[in-house]
Amino acid sequence: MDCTIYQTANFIGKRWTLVILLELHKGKYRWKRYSEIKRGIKEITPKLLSLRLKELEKEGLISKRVDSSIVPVKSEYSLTRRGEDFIKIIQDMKEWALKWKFKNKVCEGTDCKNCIL
Amino acid sequence: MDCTIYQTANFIGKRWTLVILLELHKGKYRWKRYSEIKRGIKEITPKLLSLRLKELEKEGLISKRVDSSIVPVKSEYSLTRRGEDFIKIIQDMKEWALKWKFKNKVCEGTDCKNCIL
DNA sequence: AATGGTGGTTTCCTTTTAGATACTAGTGAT
DNA sequence: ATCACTAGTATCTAAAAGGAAACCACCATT
Repeated sequence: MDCTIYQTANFIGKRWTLVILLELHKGKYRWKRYSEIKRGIKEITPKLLSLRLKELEKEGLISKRVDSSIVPVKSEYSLTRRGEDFIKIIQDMKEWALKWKFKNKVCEGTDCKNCIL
Repeated sequence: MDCTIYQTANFIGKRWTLVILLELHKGKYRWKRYSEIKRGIKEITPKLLSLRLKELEKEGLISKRVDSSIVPVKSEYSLTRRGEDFIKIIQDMKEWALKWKFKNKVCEGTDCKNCIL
């Protein structure tokens, strides 16, 4: 099935994908280092984080820049316009979820650590 | 992680879930039979369709009614308000995807058979 | 008598996804 | 000398997801 919806669902439904996008969004247009993202999402394993970052880069939602002139090598990531544009869909999802489904105290508060918007 | 975003992603990212919601949306507020849905989504297997319908019902996005007075038993499904409310998120996803990513002819046209909105 | 439609369930198998753990090399700090 | 930090990779295993096919009872039609 090559339907747009189907393809988009396949991609955004993967574990951690949305959380990573949000983590990058928290920094607005700042570049974030791998280790910084990792610290922000405590349960993620290095394998999955690096896998997702590659996927997201391939899909054009984030971009990566590497500074290999310094040691240790500095790899940084940030949302592209395309990725930033997707954030509002995530926000809508969150609103929908809070409205209809979850009464998740952690997420309703403005001090939500995991998915502040 | 009990974050709202995370939970929502886990649930809507499953295969066929969004497509089933769209299929029900096509009928607006009409009730649709299992076999009717199945005909609308040709590649889905009966197992997954019945599994997803159960999940969606459990999550409150669709409701089911059964008329066992007639033979064969008539099972019908339709979107709840909660489910209908989610459709606009799917629409946004589609717009985002068309804007940034996929140049999917099938889906750009108004006669898209798989995910007409 | 055989076929098709109803709404699924069951079983078995394969693929995909995820998780845990250990490891790398080069440097700076203690 | 030892530890931690950098950005990951490698390996192995476990769990989840998905697919194919067969099957069920019951009825109407051919």
